[in-house]
Amino acid sequence: MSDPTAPGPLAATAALMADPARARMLAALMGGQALTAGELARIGGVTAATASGHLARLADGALLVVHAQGRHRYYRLASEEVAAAIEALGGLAARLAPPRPWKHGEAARGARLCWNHLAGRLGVTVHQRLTGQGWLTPAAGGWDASIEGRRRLAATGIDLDRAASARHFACDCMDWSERRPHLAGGLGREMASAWMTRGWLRRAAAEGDGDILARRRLSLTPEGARGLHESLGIDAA
Amino acid sequence: MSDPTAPGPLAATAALMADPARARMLAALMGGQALTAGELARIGGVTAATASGHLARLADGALLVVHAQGRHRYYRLASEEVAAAIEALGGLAARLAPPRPWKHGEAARGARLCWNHLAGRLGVTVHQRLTGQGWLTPAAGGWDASIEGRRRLAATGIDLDRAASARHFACDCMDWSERRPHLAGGLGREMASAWMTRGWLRRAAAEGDGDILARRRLSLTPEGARGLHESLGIDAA
DNA sequence: CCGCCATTTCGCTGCGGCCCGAAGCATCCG
DNA sequence: CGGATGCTTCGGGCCGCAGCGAAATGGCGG
Repeated sequence: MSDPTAPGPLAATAALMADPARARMLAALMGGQALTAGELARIGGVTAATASGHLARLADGALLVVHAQGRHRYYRLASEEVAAAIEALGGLAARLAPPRPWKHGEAARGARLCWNHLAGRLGVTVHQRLTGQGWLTPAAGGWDASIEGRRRLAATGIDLDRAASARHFACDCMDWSERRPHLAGGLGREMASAWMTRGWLRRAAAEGDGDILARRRLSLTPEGARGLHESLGIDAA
Repeated sequence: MSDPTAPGPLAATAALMADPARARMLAALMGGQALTAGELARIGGVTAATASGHLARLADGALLVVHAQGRHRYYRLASEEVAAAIEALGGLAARLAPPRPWKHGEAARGARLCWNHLAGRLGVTVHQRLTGQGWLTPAAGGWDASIEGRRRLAATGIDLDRAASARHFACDCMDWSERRPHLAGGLGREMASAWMTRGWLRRAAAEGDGDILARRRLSLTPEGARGLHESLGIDAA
């Protein structure tokens, strides 16, 4: 007989996100970077001892994965699904408590990272442009790229082979600030990384972690704006 | 100064789902029906007094909405976003603990309700057929229907005007058992309701709530299988 | 108008968890 | 090899909250 009071998988997973310190850690990790236990302790606002316990629980629950390197232990989100669930929950919360609409400023709405891919208004604009022009075509479980689409994307510096080697080449991820999908999957990841190495996007510094969203914020450089206009016909603000 | 230990919106929302009794109630409400406080108390495995407190918190957190009718109070999920978040979280949990793969039997994988629209293998098949044939075309924030698509869908008894009056005509919702999207939005809702009134789909009874998923399970009738074959060219198992 | 029923409010008890300080390992550096 | 740093484990204190029974509220039927 299974205990009828046993916490189902849903409750167990939700409980992992239900603690303020853990939630802050997860939010910080939505920036896509791997962070050390110490950094996460500071972000969570707890001592190293407490943070260690939290991180162990999150890793045990398969929300995080650890990578030991020397005397540091780097934690990062375990998968795209985890990021999507956090994004979905965060979006829920945002919609019901908009008393201070965007205290983070409009900056975070413009462009930011969602786990490892591009989100925010720019991410949504790219999604609409690519699908609207037929450069991405519906495929099982997501999108595929047309011939012309591959040409255009390659012109922005994206390695399409690497994008195709991901579990999904391209699929939708709901953007919680724009309420429209942006691109996740291998293509989403490559867009973010290629455009950052090319200098089209820059992390909006802000090492002082006064704000959790700060780590996710991106800014489009002038070269990026020009590049996106020329190769994809996108005119970003 | 805002309290740095204040539970952010993410943690607050997650906490609402983190209690076993509340999670069971939410899971039951994923069937799309509105249930009374008493029924939810039984499903949650707690007394009416305890359940009342839980339901008040869920409603206060905007996860549920109440509808008072006589001396009964009917609770249902507040929105599509809430259902999507629960589905995302549930999917996370399912992937990391598949020791007993599908104790609910394969039945629930075949066809079930997700909030108010069709999910499961059938839902995914319909999604693939409609998009693969070009009967649904990518549009801002989801899908639009082509001329031929409208003709085919209308032939199955769907009221397209009512579907179009929803916030989204059609958009993707990730299916946690199939790992592929099925159709949500107005069209998803109309598909489920039209096909059920037409007798193509039937709720798989099971009033004895021994199983939470039971309330969501659907079965495709012989007429339904024939109808889907003739109008959409779908051959469901 | 009175009693029944579904639901909520109140007061209380008990468990689970979050948190920290101190101690124990592991790793890097001089 | 010894000290410093990063992280984890251990032990104990404390608060929050889920749980119940009992009593109050509000609708319904005779």
